[in-house]
Amino acid sequence: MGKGYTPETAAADVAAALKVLEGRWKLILLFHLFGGQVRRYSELKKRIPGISQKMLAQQLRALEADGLVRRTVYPEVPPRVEYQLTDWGQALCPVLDGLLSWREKRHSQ
Amino acid sequence: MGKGYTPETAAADVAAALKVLEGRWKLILLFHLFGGQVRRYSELKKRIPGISQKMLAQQLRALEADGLVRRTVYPEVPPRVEYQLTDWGQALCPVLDGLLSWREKRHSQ
DNA sequence: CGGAATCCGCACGGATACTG
DNA sequence: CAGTATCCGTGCGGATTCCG
Repeated sequence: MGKGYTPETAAADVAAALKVLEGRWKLILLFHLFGGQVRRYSELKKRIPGISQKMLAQQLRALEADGLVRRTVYPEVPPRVEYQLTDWGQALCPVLDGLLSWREKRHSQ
Repeated sequence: MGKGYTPETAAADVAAALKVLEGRWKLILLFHLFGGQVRRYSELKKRIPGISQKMLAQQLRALEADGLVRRTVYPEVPPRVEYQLTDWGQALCPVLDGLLSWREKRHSQ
């Protein structure tokens, strides 16, 4: 923790980072895209059981607005839209691994 | 990411780790306790602007139940209760730092 | 001092129907 | 195919009151 941080500002910064992961679907979406995978809307819909069209579109837009996901539209008929992680989105993977390691520590002590 | 992980199980494990941090107050509480600080209930109440007694007690209990916080009751009159992080709770600090570093990366690219 | 109990508003997310 | 629009239920968190 650097200098100049109060508990409130530090907590707010972490909360801002966690905000882009909040909700029931975003982590699932990210894990479907980690590793450079490219997926179509309908592909994600099929692979993620229980997600509604509204939530799929809404959460993908949120991830895109936050800079984790890139959306590519192909002007074809029928329309095709592909989703993939940005470099920054992909950089989240090791951070989440750190979180998993921390979680496993608990059982080992 | 190890083998045997589906996007769903990996996301569920991360979500379980994030669950102990969820809500409006837990991060603030943690940052008030990082570094081995020991705080009384009334002290936390004073230091955290806007938190209600209900939320303070509720979130402290949740953190205690999740093993991040240790609660010590001194049988005195008037009663005194102190809160501090467990080793595992303290171990979360570098993980959150990783999250902050990830966040700062965005502006630098 | 350190809570517990209760009531309540609001935003998140689900279901369904419709569209370029 | 890839969405948008609308309605609605549930649960988180706030305000207030009471208790050992």
